[in-house]
Amino acid sequence: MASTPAKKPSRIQLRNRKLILNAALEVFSSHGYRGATLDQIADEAGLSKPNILYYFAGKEEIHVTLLNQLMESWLEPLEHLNPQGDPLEEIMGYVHRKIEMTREFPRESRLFANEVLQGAPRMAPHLKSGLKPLFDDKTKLIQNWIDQGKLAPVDPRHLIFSIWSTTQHYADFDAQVRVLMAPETKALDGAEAYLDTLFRKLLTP
Amino acid sequence: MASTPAKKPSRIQLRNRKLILNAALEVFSSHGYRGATLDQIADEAGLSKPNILYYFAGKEEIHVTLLNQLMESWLEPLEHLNPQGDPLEEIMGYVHRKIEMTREFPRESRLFANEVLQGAPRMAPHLKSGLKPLFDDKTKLIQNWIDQGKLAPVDPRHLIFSIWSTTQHYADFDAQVRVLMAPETKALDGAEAYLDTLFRKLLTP
DNA sequence: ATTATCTATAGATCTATAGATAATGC
DNA sequence: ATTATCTATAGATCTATAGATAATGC
Repeated sequence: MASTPAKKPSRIQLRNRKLILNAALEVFSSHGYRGATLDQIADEAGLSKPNILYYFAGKEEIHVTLLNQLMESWLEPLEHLNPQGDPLEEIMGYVHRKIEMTREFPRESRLFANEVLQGAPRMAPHLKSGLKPLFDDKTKLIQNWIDQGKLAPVDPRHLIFSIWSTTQHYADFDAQVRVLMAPETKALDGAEAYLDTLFRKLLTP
Repeated sequence: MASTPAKKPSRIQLRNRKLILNAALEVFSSHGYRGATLDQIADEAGLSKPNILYYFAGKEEIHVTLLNQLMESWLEPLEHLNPQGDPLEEIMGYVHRKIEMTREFPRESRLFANEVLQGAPRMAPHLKSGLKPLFDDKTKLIQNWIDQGKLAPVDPRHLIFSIWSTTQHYADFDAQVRVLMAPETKALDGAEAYLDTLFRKLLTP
């Protein structure tokens, strides 16, 4: 289907779409898809509810737009694993980038977690088409490094899962982390040192 | 407040409350609190919607009942950390119990994740009163072991977070794990071996 | 007698649209 | 002229209750 020759969006279009997406990220990430309402999004964006629907065809379209944007920035750090680099430092670099993303984009992490937790109803196709090939590619790369004796032997797939889970935990389970750690503590700073040790010990041949 | 001298529940009471709670666990864990409807729960339980409300005062009471039950079984494995035991084996035992719980009770894990992810609105008091003291107790125990040179020096709080996150990941992000691993693969079997190595290497002094 | 279940529906909440009005850009 | 916004409300979905009927336990 040929898409209609879309006019370039006005300045107001750009501004309001951005306002809406930012508000929706806030609301969807903290209440999940069903828990979020257009009223909350409109309120957070400072626009009226019908006005929200002037910019997006519906609640679902807003959500899907967010998920699409998210996927790109989610894949990016993994893509940077460089076959030419030093294996251990490449992976440690990835760990630190993931921590940095948890620090910078906790809402995105929770949006993603909400979606996957509930069976990825709107994201499964993206996972298959976008994430899976990259995952296969990078696990092969890691396996090569292992076969060359440059990393301790581990299952690369579980290695990646454990990097994801340990780093994202601080965003996704923030409510729990806050209860358990003293409030003034910068949980992520301690986590960064801890996780550096954890993965370095695991992978040093 | 003195509770009314509750009559002992009939056999049907017991059976139907169990049916409802089991159905609700299924529905809440896969759609979150707001995403779940009484219709779905009634359907899953094989009872009519008004009948559900004959046994529970409302949707929220069902949810809270589940969370309360959950908290107990969630604390239990951590309580078993035995100060008299061998430190490394005590912690590795805990890791394996957590994996076993992920295998046996993935819905409970997702129910908990949904709740915490959305800010623990109904569970925060329980976390403070139930989990926090236990967490403080066990982190102190682990710190003692470290101080005695029986474990490698790590921050016990982050150690526990990483045990939780890596094990629960396979239940909470199951939709993603399924996309990334070959469908016949028993992800958790591989995970168990991997995580055993991970934490053993980290903690061996 | 008491407990359990059913039908019917009230009332609240939400998404989305209709249709009129205001603001903006050639 | 076109784009953006507003008021009012339709229509769907959900939680919860009222009130009648059926099943069960002394």
